[in-house]
Amino acid sequence: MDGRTRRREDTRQRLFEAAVELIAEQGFSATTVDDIALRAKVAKGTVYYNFASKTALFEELLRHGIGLLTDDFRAAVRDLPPREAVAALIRAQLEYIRRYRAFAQLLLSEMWRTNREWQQTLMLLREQAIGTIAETVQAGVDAGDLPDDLDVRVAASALFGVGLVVAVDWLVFQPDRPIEDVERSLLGLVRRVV
Amino acid sequence: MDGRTRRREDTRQRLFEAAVELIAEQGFSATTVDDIALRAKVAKGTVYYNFASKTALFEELLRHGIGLLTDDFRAAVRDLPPREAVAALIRAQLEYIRRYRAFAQLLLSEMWRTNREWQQTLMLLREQAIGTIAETVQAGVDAGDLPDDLDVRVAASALFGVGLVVAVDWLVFQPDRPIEDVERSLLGLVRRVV
DNA sequence: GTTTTTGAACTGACCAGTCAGTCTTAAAAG
DNA sequence: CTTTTAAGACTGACTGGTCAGTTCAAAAAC
Repeated sequence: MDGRTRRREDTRQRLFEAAVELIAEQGFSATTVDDIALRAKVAKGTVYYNFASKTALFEELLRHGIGLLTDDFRAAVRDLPPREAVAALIRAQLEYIRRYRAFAQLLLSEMWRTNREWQQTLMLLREQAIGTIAETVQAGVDAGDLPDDLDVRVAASALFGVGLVVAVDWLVFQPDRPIEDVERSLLGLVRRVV
Repeated sequence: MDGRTRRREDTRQRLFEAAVELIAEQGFSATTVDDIALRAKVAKGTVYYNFASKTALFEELLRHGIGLLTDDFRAAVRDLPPREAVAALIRAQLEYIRRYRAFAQLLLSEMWRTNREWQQTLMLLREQAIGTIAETVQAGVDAGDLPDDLDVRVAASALFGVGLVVAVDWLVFQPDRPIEDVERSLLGLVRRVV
């Protein structure tokens, strides 16, 4: 990667970060391109040099963010027996949310919204993330390691949702509480199920 | 109630309904007052005759919607022993979400957003709803009916969140599946915990 | 020499909020 | 019962401002 590419990557990264924070706080429509450029400390022209439109910037952002999450999920469960794999998923999710708090908040806000231009994108990405969880749970059921009356589909979305809500709730309403604490409580809850 | 009052109540109700649907689909900022007026079949001026501003309309909407939810929660747990009370809460929440699907979707999208004018309002209302759940769980722990290593605060927000996410996910992505099905699966999951 | 960034000016669509005027309803006056 | 009055409810064209997206010449980085 030469200097030019690196510089450009860096600009795009700064734009992603600025956009994700602002959109998490205010939502997509309330966030202006001028705001994003200002926070990323670039000129407005640079935004449009790097992205086709505000919407395109947001879509790439979604793809990028959920890609990272799915990677983390896959890495977390690799070679683990089902029960531990589920716990590992929770941990990976919390870890991810801690690192990318703004993105998590944004996901929570946009994931179940209909009628927006990027809804299609988001649906695919959601399937990717929840699908990974569902695979793990299914493997556990098949191996007889998890109860076979478990509704895999509901369990997967419940797992995904409970992590997201509890973690974001913690970030927004009691940010001083150490994450280990929240993680322990949540794992305690989930362990009773699996 | 005379004809005038009835007429006005009716207009306000129609505005609430139009607003809640549009905001659930598109978000607050992306929803225009013209849209709301159009869907409610009134003139734009009528919106401002009945509400001080777009934000005020939304705030009253939130108060109204969460008020109903809290009422349902309180009614559901009345005189029930702790374990059954928790199950009753889940049922009440699902029932509520089925009836006011758009409002639930809206809540899920806006509840954890920061930096918006109505955030204060929302925080209070959230405390009201989750607080009711926390009371019930706490009563269960005190009575020795629920395990005393349960983190009440986390458990309450987890309960609230899991219901919201699972139900909205169901409404958005598999609306044909009967609710009893979802309710059974969810109760199955939660029963393992409590 | 080429790519990337800058910054400021500009356009046109869109949108929250306003207001002078119209319609509706209840009740008072005849 | 019919007409008048007045407040209440509603209307929609209009205004002032905002914002996505464009343009471009000049500068900086490589």
